[in-house]
Amino acid sequence: MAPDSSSIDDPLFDAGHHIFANKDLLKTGHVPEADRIVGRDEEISKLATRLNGAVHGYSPENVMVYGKTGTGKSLVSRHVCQRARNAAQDGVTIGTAYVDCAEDDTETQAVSSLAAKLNDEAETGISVPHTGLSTSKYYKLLWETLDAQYDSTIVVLDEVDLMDDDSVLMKLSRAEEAGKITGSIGIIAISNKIQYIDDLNERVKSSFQHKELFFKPYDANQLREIMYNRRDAFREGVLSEDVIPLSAAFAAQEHGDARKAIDILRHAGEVAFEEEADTVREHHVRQAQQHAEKDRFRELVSGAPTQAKAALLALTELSINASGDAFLTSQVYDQYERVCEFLDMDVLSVRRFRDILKEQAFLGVVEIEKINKGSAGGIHLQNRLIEDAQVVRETILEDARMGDWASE
DNA sequence: CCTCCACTGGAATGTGAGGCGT
DNA sequence: ACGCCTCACATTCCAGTGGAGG
Repeated sequence: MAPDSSSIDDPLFDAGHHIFANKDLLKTGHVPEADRIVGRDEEISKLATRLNGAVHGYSPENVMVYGKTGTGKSLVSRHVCQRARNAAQDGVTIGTAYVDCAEDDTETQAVSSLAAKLNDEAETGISVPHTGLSTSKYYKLLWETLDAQYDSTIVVLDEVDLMDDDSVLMKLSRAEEAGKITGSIGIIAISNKIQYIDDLNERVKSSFQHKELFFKPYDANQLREIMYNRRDAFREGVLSEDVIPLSAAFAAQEHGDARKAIDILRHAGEVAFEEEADTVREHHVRQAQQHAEKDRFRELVSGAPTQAKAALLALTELSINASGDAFLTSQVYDQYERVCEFLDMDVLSVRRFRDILKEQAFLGVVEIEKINKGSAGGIHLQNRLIEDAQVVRETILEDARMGDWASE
C-alpha cells in the first residue's frame, strides 16, 4: 500500500527503488488528470452534449457507452461528470455517482451504494445504512436524498452488462416521469457488450436507443502518448528510447487496450528491477510481453472445462512423449481415453471430442491443420499445441481433478 | 481420371439446468 | 408450485471430403 518512495531505514526493504520513482502512476485504477486524457476529445464532447441539460437545470439524456476494455470508457465518463459538476450554472447543483456493477451486481446493492454515495448526511440529515433495508426502502432513501440536494443527478453504471437484471436501469430511467423525484436524472450506462441493449426491457431500450456512444480501441500512437504521460512513474533516464514505442506496438496488436499497455510497461520495469539492470530496455519489454502472453494463456487453460482439460492433457502427453508435435485426432482420442480412464472421468464420443479440440483451436490453445493422406487414409486433422507442452501440462495439473495424473 | 480410404462435419435428437410467466 | 421455453452440452447417424496411388 505505502508508496515505494517512503524512506524507512530498514535494510531489508531497500531505501529507494532504482527503477520506479512513483509506481502508483502505473496502477490500473490510476486516473490521470484531465489534460492527460489522450485521443478521446470527440467522445468527451459527445458525452458532454448529452448531459448538457444537467448543467442548465434541465433533464440530461441517458447514454449507453460501448467499447472494449481499456478504451477509456470509465475514465471519460468520470471526467465528464466532474466537468459537469464544475460547469453547473448558478443556482444549479449537480450530483454525480459512479457505481461499478461488477461489485454491486444486484439491484439492492446498486441502489444502496448509489444512495450512500450521493447522500451528504450533514446536509440532508438522512442516514443510509449499508445493508438491512429492502430494495424499495433504498429507492425511497435515494429519491429523498436527490430531492434534498440536487437539481440534476448523473449516474454512471459501469459494466452494466454484469448486472443480474435491468430493473435498476428501468427504475432510474423512469424516476423522473413517474414523479418520484422533482429534479432530473441522467444515466451513463457502460457496457463491454455491443448487443447488451438488445436484451433490455423495451421501455429501457427506448430511453437509451439512438443515444449510444462507441469507443474505438486506441491505436499505437495514442497508446504511446498515454504511456509517455506516465513516464514519470520511472526515475529519470531509466527508460531507454525504444521501450514505450515497443510496448505501444505490442498493446496495439492486443486490441488497443490501454490497461494492457500500462501493464506491459510496469512489468518491463519489474523485470529490469529483478535483473538489477540500470535501465529498462527493449528486451525487458519483450520479456514482459511474453510473460503477459503466458498469463493470458494460463488463464485460458485453467478456465477451460474439465473435459477440455482432459483433451489438452492427452495432447500434452503426446507432445512430450511421442515424436513430432502434431497428432491425428484419433491418436489424441486414444490418449484421451487413457486419461479419462485413469482419472475416472466420463469418456466423450469422438464426435464431441473433435468439437472440443475445435473450441480450443478457436481460443488459440491448439492449432488444427487439415491433411489428406490419399488412398492411405483420406482426410485427417492434425492437432498441435501452440504453447510449450510443459507449461500447458503444469497448468492443467493445478486443477484438483486433474492432479492425480501427475503420478502417470 | 478414377478409386478409395478413414476421418470429417452437418443434422437430428436427447438431456438436464435454469429462467420466466402464471 | 407449475408447465413452458431456452440454452449448453452430448450422442448417433451418415453423406461428404479430396489427394495419393493405381
